[in-house]
Amino acid sequence: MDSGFSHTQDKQPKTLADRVYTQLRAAILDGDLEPGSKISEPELAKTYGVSRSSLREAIAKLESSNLVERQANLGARVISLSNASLLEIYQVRESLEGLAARLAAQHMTTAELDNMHELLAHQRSFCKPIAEKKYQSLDFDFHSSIVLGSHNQRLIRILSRDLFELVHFYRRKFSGSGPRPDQALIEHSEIVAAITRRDGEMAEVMMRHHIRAAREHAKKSFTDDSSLTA
Amino acid sequence: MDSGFSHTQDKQPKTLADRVYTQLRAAILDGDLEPGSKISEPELAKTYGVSRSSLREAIAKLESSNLVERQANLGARVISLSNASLLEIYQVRESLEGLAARLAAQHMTTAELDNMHELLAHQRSFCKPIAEKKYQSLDFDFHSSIVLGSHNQRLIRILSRDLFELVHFYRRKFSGSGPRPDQALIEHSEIVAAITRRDGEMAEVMMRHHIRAAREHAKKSFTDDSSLTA
DNA sequence: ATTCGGAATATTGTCGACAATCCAAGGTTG
DNA sequence: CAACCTTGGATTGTCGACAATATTCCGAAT
Repeated sequence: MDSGFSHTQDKQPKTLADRVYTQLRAAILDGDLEPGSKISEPELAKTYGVSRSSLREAIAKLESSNLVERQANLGARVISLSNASLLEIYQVRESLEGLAARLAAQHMTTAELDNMHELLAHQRSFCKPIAEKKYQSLDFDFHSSIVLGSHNQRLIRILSRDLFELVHFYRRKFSGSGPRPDQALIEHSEIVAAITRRDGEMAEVMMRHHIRAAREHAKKSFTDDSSLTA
Repeated sequence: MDSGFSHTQDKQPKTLADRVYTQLRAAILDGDLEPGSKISEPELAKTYGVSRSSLREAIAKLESSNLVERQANLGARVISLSNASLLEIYQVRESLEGLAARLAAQHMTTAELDNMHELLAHQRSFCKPIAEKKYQSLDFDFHSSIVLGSHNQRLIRILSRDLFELVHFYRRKFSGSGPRPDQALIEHSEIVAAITRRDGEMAEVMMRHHIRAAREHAKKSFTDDSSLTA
């Protein structure tokens, strides 16, 4: 039973539309498809070697993942990101991941706790030689482990489908802004400590603080070099 | 009848798939399609007089609305609801609508405030002769007005798409359990008062309390007559 | 009789073609 | 010259048919 992040993990596709969905999502997240650019069905269908039917189904899935927006008779476009929209996402994340941390403190199994500790250790070791890409991946895995530890399926669904996808999307835009790795590591440690001692209240407070700090960091970083985003 | 929320309102469909989506959603929420029942594409395509392509697109939209679940090569089924799942939804709602209330206190325009007050007044007048259906509709509109007042598009999207749909779905199941209208009205009044005086902290506390109370009410009501759900 | 295997049937996935709608270019008119 | 209409091209929406997969039903073997 893969109770995991079905949207980020690449399960082998059982259907063509599924495969194209994965490929398209990767293309969007890697920036091969520019934000705001139009998605031409005939063109991409030929590119990926599938019929328009399959491609349209893939697009429908992308739409439900919030990565593209479709209008009737006008076609689909890759979402374009505004700074305000990123701040909105952080606001929601603060609320939901705070809840996740509290629930994780209550419900995490020992195996899940071990896994979380291991992820933190990994993160600690990779801290100094900051391989940007690798660091982001570890950070994502860490947050995911806590979200999964909440054991609230609805919460897991929402965070994975509506928010984490978008966070990935934004990150490649602001990759230069640097995720302040050292401070984040300290905060992660505090969160882990609270969860480990089953202190839900404190875990929630620390997680909310952690995400709020990231939000402020982002806010500041693009009020400075807003020219970079153009 | 149904007043203003983009996802529930039936904007005139520009496309066939859109029309079928609206019809199917209504059928599910009205109980014409049993929870857990299989969705036969050929059958429903004939029923609604459209091709399977259009119907499949409608199903895709239903899936993104969390009203049906699809498995590769196995088809789609109307979601089946467990009590545990309902409690999960309440947990997430408590967190998100609490946030919405706090933001609404900060960002609501005077027009939106007036509208909210009017909805509360409506609710007050309809309190005694409890027309179940009408009451639920008003309650929904009230909560929607606050969520919209948050002015956080991401939050609005998540609540409308992932949670309120499901709340509708559950309500017809537990319609007998009664939404404790008098107490809810008091709590609504308190929330409105806090928002009106721009007290975000208090608005969040009251909203969270309100939803937690509803959660406990539901919890109790189906631990008693769990036989009714069968 | 029960269980296993395989053919027959039904359902979903995929495709290419047609119809409806939107977009762009060019010409007409004030 | 600008604004509007027309017309041609391209894109999306919709359809019916074919292919791949799942389900059902029936017979055979233990």
